[in-house]
Amino acid sequence: MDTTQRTEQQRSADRRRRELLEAADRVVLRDGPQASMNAIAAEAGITKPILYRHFGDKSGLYAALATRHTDALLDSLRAALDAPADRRERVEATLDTYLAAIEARPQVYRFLMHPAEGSQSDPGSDQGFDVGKHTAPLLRRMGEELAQVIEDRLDLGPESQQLARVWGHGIVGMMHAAGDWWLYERPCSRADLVRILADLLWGRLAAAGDKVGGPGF
Amino acid sequence: MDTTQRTEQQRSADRRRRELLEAADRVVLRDGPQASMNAIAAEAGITKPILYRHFGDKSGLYAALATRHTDALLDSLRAALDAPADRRERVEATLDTYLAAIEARPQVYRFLMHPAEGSQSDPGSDQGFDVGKHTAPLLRRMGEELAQVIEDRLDLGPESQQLARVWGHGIVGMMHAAGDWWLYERPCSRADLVRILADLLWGRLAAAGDKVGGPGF
DNA sequence: CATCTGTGTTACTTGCGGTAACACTAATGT
DNA sequence: ACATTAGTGTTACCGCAAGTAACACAGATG
Repeated sequence: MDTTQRTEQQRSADRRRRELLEAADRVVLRDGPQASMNAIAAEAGITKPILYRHFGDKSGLYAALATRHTDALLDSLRAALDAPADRRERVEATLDTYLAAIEARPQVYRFLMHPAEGSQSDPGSDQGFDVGKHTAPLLRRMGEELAQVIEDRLDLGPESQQLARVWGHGIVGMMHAAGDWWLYERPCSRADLVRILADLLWGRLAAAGDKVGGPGF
Repeated sequence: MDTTQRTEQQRSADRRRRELLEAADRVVLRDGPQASMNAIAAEAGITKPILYRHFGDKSGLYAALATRHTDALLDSLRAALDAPADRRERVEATLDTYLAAIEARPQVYRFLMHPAEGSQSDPGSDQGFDVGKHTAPLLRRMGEELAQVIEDRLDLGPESQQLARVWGHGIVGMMHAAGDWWLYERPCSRADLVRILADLLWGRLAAAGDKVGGPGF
């Protein structure tokens, strides 16, 4: 009973699964998050039941697809965060890496961040589903990873763990919201956005002076 | 042709519309964002076509519903942001107001932030739909409002407009992501969360010292 | 009195997620 | 060699939700 020993059929199944995932990827890239199972099956040259055998249900397929992209993105973010440079440079590099990724493939970004409905499909079942279960897992994973980095590398006193986790999720949320808005409105260059966000994290909000005698005040 | 003069029938229709919205509200509060049109109609004691006559389609109903809650939340946030106190206190009060709101009515929060599919339903139509169109409008509105406040009240030099908008969306995103995570995990009290986030905005990340000689590093 | 406006219905279409039930092929074990 | 098993694939269906006719009725309005 060696579980690591894969039979010929199993390896063929894995290969097929990868092919199906690639087909699904193409469809999602073309149609966005609302790609239907029928469309994906058609793209793969087969019919629905096979998809369901491989991935259980739509959430399963989406999860498998999301995991691939999420892992890839997280890898590049980790690289930027681990570069040998001072803290501000690393932060800017990480922000820029994220923004470059969503800029390069906005359809993938939409799929990861706005997964239509996902999960919790079966209304006849008993599953309760808590608040927050729908949040894109990518945000959570990024938040947790950043929290870990912060906690490992920064000296934050006794509360360090709580601080790091809040900051991790908070900073990731800042990056996400600003990036989402920027991608849609394109109000400035990527470099400008990166610098302005880093300035915010570096306390420039607290340091700014009050505006006195503005127009009408 | 006085458009302000409403006939008896029109006022009755408005009243009915409000009643339907309240019924929809109850259902969404009970069932979450995936409430079906059938369920809402049943709660209102009528059948589907009437809903469609009043709101066009599901997105229309959702938009009408979201607008109500969004307006209410934005009002209370504005109040917190306009209180007579120093900047840090106002920021903390605003954060706390937001967190208290999502804590008090998580179902409403879920509905506003994760509106299932919404919009862009009709695939046969010609609408192109850009990236970001799916984002919950609440986040965008909060970001824009905060940006305006920042620009009006802070002295940020020549780039002030761009800075204010980026910061507005960034800070709102930080608040949202941290709040979402906090609501799900409940890792600390609301007051702690508020303080830690304010510390982040006040530059404590930049000021922290590097950790030296940690376990294994 | 006719008309227009809004309320309400039943019955339908379309499309999607998901599932039987069944046929075929090839690696596998005795 | 032969049955078993594990995989691929199909057609045809169910249930459900969004959305749409087509039609009946009541009351304000001219």
